[in-house]
Amino acid sequence: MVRKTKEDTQQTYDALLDAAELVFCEKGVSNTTLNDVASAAGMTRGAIYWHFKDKKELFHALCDRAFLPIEILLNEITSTPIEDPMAAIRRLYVHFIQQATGNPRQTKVFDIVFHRCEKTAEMENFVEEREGKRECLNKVQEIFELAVKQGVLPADTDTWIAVQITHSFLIGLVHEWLIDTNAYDLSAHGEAMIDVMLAGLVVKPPRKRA
Amino acid sequence: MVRKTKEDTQQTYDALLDAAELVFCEKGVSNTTLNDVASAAGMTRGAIYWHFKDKKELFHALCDRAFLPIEILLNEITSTPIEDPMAAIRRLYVHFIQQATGNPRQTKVFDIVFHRCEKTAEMENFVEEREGKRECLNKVQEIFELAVKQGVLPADTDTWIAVQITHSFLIGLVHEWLIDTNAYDLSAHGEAMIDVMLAGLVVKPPRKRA
DNA sequence: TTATATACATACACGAATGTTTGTATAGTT
DNA sequence: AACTATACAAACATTCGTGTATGTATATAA
Repeated sequence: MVRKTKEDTQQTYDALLDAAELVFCEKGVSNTTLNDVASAAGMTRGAIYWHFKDKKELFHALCDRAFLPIEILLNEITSTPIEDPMAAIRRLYVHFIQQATGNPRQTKVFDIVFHRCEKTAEMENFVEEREGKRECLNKVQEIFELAVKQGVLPADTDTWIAVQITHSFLIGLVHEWLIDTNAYDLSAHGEAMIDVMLAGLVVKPPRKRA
Repeated sequence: MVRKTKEDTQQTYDALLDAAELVFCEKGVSNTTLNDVASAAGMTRGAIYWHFKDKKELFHALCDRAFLPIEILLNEITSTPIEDPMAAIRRLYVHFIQQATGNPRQTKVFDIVFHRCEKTAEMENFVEEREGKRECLNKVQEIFELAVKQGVLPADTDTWIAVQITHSFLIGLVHEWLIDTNAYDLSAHGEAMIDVMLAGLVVKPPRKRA
């Protein structure tokens, strides 16, 4: 029986993305067949080829659906006036950790992006890396610049390096936790771990002109 | 013309690994054919199937050749008596950064492991993850325990979380730097960035019983 | 010196995944 | 009510990579 209403169509579209999330996590992106995805969604490859051009486009849609809410949050934080820069960064990073550990969809997609896919020129995961990430880092840097102006950080603070420190730490946390989610409870210790990082930044900030 | 001496054999063996490093970096592991590797080494697939069982074993040999010196260093550090624990950890991590940024082979292999391969049950990259990594983390934790005994860190320090913090930070640094090695000079700023991390650990160490 | 194991190259057979084409039932449209 | 576009399913052909089997030249051993 063929589905036809708009709602049904959207339903199978979502089902395909959900199925792709699951199977990609289990078998890895390049190791999963489009047939694997289709059958996991209770469909055939015909449904996939109707909604997506190929596996690359399916993967891209998967990332977009997952990363959109995060970019929205960043825009929310950076669009409203910031009184306490370090608190704003802390709030942003804590939220990121909570999403990565608490939201099953985010957990899966981060797992896929970090461990179950290969970043190659053709796969152009760099699309969202290049645009979204760079923009995100720049906004965080502006917050650090604000902290410098408020005197929370010294005037010669290398804010770009500060951004790299915090960002790398955040990525590393989720990256390593996903390898073995039983190694420790990131959801419970995440805030304290971020506080260690931020404390280090205040006590021994990276300086310009090495 | 067929090669035969022991040295020639070892030479083609190394050439195959070198070629695999290059091609894996460029095209991703699962996207590269064994023919790609062979022709990049000036050989045919026959040479690969003689030295290795399949692509998995080739990949495994690749990782072993790259990670062996790192494990050796860790053993050197942990085997000699430690007078200054934090300095020992700093030395270990600084060396890691220098290798990842300065040694082209290490750079390539880290790039492959972080971005150009998929960790799946079949690929069992978890072999070296599970054994070597866990062992490494345990040794670092022992150094942190030593720091607690010396009073550098408070008695209720959660050393396991401390290990996760430093390890995740280190991985995140290299992981993100490899995405765009032109974003900043990790080789130049690495030490200062590690110092920020360690300073945070001393000032605001993670405590047990949250 | 002959024999054998080595170190590959070459050729072949097979399966598997992909992209495409065709079929088809139904929801809208007129 | 007839028609058309939609939303898939099913069947097809083709390519591509793998694993293996075979060939072969040389080093080494006997």
